[in-house]
Amino acid sequence: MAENAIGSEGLLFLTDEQLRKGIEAMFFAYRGFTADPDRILDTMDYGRAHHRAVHFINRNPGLTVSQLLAILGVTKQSLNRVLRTLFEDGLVEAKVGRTDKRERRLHLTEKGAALERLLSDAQRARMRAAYRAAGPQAVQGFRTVLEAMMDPEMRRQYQGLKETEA
Amino acid sequence: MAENAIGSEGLLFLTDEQLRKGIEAMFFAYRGFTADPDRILDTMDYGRAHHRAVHFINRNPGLTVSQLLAILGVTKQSLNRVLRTLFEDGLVEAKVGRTDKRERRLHLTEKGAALERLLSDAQRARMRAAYRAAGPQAVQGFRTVLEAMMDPEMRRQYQGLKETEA
DNA sequence: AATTTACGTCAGCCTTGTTGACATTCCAAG
DNA sequence: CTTGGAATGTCAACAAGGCTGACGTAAATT
Repeated sequence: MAENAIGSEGLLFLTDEQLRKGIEAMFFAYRGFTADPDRILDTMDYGRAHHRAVHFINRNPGLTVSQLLAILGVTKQSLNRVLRTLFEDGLVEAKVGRTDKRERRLHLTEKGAALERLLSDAQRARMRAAYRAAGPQAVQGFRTVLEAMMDPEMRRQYQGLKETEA
Repeated sequence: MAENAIGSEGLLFLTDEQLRKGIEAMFFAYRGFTADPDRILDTMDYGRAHHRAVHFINRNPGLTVSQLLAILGVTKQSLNRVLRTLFEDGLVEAKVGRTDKRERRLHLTEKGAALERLLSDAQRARMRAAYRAAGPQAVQGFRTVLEAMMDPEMRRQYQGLKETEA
């Protein structure tokens, strides 16, 4: 057996075909990843954008609009359209910042938390099934590769937001 | 140390927090995943939808419109808008099916293949960097989890299209 | 007092998805 | 040989969720 693709460093996994397979895996898996919450959202007047906002507000209660903006990577006009409906529907509330009164610190209401739970239960169920099927070793690798795939800035967001005022 | 989260099966990786981290990893990583091709596409008159079409036509030369439809999971009207511009710009050509003349078998032109290469070089570069940083073990796990996350139907698409007429 | 920051808003545009309706061509089965 | 269904395209209308640009206000900072 020649050492064509494998080479001396055992780099079979860097083959063009391997990389393309990885690309397609991301594509198809992301579809599965969003499928369950999307189905739920479709029955309401919300979309994936609302889900994202609710998710990150839940994960970082009290974050400011600009922090959320940075996480989501969209324009404030785009985010505002979403936030407005969440306010109007009483899913999210904003508290004026203690130290800086210009800031609006975002929190889920009980109603908002309920929606978050509904969506994230669905999404976590699939995640859990995938994790269980793949095993802890694979999960470790999964997280490692995903992390390496992020933009450095996003990796920082992922690894933990700066301390947020409660 | 209590056996709260870990339990008897060593299921630390199925913790709520672990699952949520996985969800966020998918979100941030997918952004990185699409960032480079997106930047290129923005300089042209194309979007992510064109990229997807070109990618899968390249990977499965001679596939039919309905096959592509099934892979992409969009409506024919949506796909057609994209395909039309690709035809007009001479990136894709359709050959009438040999056995079934209703079918249009899709192929990239040289120009189309050039675009595909441009986009996929960028995307693969990031993939390669992530793979290299994570190592073969992690890559294996990455693929395993992603595969488990797909809808069964999509998993079939992923694992290989049915035999396509050349 | 002047500037900058955080946030909101109006207006308009683009891409990419959706439904629904309808036409054509062709295969396949009765 | 006719007929139903499959494969494809097309017109129209609409929605979600991005974007840019411009403008306004309140509060912090210098």
